[in-house]
Amino acid sequence: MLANPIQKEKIDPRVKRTRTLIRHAFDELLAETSFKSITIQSITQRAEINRATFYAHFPDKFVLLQDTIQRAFQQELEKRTLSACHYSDDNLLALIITVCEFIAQSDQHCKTIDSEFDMLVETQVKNQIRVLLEHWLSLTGSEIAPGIAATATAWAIYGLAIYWKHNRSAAKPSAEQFAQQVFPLITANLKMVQPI
Amino acid sequence: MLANPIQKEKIDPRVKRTRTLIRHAFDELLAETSFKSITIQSITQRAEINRATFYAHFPDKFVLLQDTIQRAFQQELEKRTLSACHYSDDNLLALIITVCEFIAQSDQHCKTIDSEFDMLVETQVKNQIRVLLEHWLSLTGSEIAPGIAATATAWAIYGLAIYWKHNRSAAKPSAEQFAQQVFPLITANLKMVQPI
DNA sequence: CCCCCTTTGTTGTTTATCCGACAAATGACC
DNA sequence: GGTCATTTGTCGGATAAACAACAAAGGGGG
Repeated sequence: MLANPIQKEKIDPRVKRTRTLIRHAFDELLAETSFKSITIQSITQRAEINRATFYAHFPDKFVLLQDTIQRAFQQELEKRTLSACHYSDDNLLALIITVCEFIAQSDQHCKTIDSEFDMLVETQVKNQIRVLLEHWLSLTGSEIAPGIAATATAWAIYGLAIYWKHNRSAAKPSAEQFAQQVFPLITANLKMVQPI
Repeated sequence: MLANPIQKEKIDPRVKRTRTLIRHAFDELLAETSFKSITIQSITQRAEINRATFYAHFPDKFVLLQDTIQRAFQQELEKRTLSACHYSDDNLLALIITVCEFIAQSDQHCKTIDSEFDMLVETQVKNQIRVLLEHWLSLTGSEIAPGIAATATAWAIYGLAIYWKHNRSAAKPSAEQFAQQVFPLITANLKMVQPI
């Protein structure tokens, strides 16, 4: 079930195929209808796989959504080579921009008016931000627990990104502009554990 | 092996998937390299299936090519609704045009300088033309064996199409013009069994 | 409320695909 | 010609996926 965090071993082509089919069908459906109205049946039907096979890979559609978000956000991070780098002001700025644009793009791609869906996305993305920040902080060897700072910062970044998405119709700052504007606020969270 | 001529029964999604993967990989390779240099290994590798699985569907790459040609030509016929209709002058004219354009297009699509390949295409297409003509003739209830006339006509049509492909650089007649030009010759073959 | 229909997980069995291995055939190069 | 590497068919055992069936849980509409 759900390959290891680091999938180094060769994977059976059959499971690779099946998972790709499931994910592709799910992506299509997300663009067409709301998450709430997507059924396991509709996914497996679209993917042209047996319904029982779905359960061999995902326990339910919620985990599938988590997995989808996870991969999509990870891809955005890797596109900007943020997933495996150290901390720097530029990288933090890029991270903020990434979150803003990811939220904007997923909002535009998905046909969903569904608070449950939004909640799942939020939880998943915040968690990934936290993990990344924790990784950055752990490399600095700070004496204060990185978990605290990473959590606070992750929440702050996501909250600001949401704020930007809702209010951009008024002032219309670009993601870059907004990120630079809020940058001091964010670094404040990290300064506690990140001496100059 | 190779579904029945009329595949009415439900087909296992797995075999449908596998065959699609094989055909798609083969199409790609045909566009990239010569038929001669395509190996079973390269096909299964591209298709991301096991090599042994290939043999569960096709005995060798020659049969796969036959199948590919068969389907491609059949699709061209259906595009012009010729595959399941009766004989008429218009339909015969359309058939000639179809053959010309099919040869031209396959020549342009495939990176092959291979007489063996050309021979297989020729055999397969001529045979399909013959079958279609035989079907048309059988519907007329003529007393003369349709096999003779259909065979002769099929060879004539294919030969003329090849002639057109080689010589079109000189006079440059369109397939339609050429078809109308040779139409009397072709009907001459059929007139024996097709009283006015 | 009950009824009807759909969806959901789950199970046992069958089937297609994977995988490694093998000998034989082929082809390139010396 | 001989050697070496690659490809080819083919096999037996392992595993993923298909399939049919089931009880249980929603989810409207009368």
